[in-house]
Amino acid sequence: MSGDAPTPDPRRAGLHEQTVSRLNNQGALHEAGFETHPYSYPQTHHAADVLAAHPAGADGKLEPGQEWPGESYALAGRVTLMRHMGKAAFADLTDEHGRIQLHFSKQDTAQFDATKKIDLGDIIGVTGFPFVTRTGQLTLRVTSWQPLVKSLHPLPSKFHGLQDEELRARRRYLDLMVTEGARQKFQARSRIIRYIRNELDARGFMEVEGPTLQVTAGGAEARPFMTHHNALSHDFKLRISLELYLKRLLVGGFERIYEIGRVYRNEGIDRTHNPEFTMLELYWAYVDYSDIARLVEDLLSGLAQELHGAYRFGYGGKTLDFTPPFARVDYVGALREHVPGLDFDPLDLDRLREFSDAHFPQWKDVPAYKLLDKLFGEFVEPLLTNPTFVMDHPAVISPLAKGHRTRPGLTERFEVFCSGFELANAFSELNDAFDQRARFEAQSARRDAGDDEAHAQDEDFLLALEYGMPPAGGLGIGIDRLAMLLTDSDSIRDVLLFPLLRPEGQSQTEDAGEPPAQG
RNA sequence: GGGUCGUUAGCUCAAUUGGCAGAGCAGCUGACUCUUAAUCAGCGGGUUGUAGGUUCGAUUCCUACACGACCCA
Repeated sequence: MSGDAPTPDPRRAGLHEQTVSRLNNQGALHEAGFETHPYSYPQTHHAADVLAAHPAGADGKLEPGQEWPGESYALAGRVTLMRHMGKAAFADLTDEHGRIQLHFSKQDTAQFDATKKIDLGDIIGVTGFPFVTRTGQLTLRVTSWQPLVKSLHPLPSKFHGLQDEELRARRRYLDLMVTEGARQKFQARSRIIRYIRNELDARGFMEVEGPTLQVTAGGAEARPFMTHHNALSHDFKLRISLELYLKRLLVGGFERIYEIGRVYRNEGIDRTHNPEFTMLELYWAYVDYSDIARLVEDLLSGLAQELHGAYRFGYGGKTLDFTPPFARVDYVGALREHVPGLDFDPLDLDRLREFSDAHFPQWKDVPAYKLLDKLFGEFVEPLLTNPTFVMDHPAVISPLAKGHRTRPGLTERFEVFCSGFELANAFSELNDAFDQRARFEAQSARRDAGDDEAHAQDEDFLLALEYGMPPAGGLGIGIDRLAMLLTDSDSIRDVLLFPLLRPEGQSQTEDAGEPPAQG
């Protein structure tokens, strides 16, 4: 490829009027001696650097007329506003870290006439020095410039931005260009992950990577996606959790490990669910869930400080308080306290069944063991606004957690709920191979009874357990939901760069040899 | 899966009871050396999501479908 390809004939049929105009301008810039697609630009600074180098005075203003001709900045970015005024022009240049006003003039700027061929959305490189306009705005006086690439489509409205939620997600690049705050959200997400990595690394944890293609997708209650490997001629599933492979590594001798990675669950899409999302899971040998709880408190409260500089911050019009220690509630105790009329031990699933059928006939087909979480979700979760440890879940809904050392029928498990949804899940990990086998067999029975979300039995994992997994505490945190809370986003779509969307058009028939079905 | 709402120019939005589909920004031509969503004058730009139906006439009414948003399961 040449970096200076000839401009195509813009009169080709089918091109939009505005695309033709932009191709014509690209041709004119080429005629003026510019390359249309140069290979690099010696960028020395970002817009924010120029602004930071000349902060406003104590009165919040800069002295008009000042200039610093001895300074030189080479910036690159997208032209997001342009105001031509005959022998001068102002433009806004936006780069990754901010925006600065540019000033072009017949007097100071090389190739001034060609600036008329700059379109909104073009990426250009500029060099120049800062000065202060009559109205006190720091501006870069451009002495030389060059186009770096032409934008062949107009940008969304410079004033209204991109309002269509669907388009914002489908063409995320446009959203990132024009929506105020969109890039900051993803920068914040990156900081969150970096903070967690730094904290865990500092505590002696090692980052590892498990397989995403698995024969048995275990470790969670969810339906997996199916795929196929041609050379092995075998079907595989995409992982639904990280858990069982990380535990194999505990068996192998790693004592502090974590993974941050995508998992895939074949389920619906809503405000807090996307079929692929990012989990943090960590496993820590020789500690129990109490130690993990302290770690979670440290991580979550530390993240509040990292992102907001405070333990308290706004989310959805409310204030969340991440000041440690977090509140604790007992799972069974909370059920008895908050579910109206539940005045018996909910672990008695036969009574729970009767109770539910009498009061919640819409759950008649829900298996008894799932009624626990149904009731919890309905009556307790909405009450948990600030981060709260929900402690000691029933064993019937915790097949990978170790039985509680003093409370029969319960496990050493906690979940952290915040703003009404689950944020973290942790246990003292079950390492009794025979107990684990029995738990899996109970899950298999549920599967045979039609519960296709029940945990799959993983014989290879059981064999590993039989060699001895050290006592350990484990933790899972949904990174996307954490990012939602810390960036005040009300939908998981806002913190995922590319959320899953139904394909547009006819791509359903992409791999079919037959014509698209009609009707 | 069910309900409600939405889809009109590149973007943001109008269009009376069913009667020639409009505006702002963006684009084109011209003017303008301190603008701030610059301003001024002029000019282009539409398969009204798709497919049917009703009607002399459909952006508008009806049906189905596609995609999305919100709520519910």
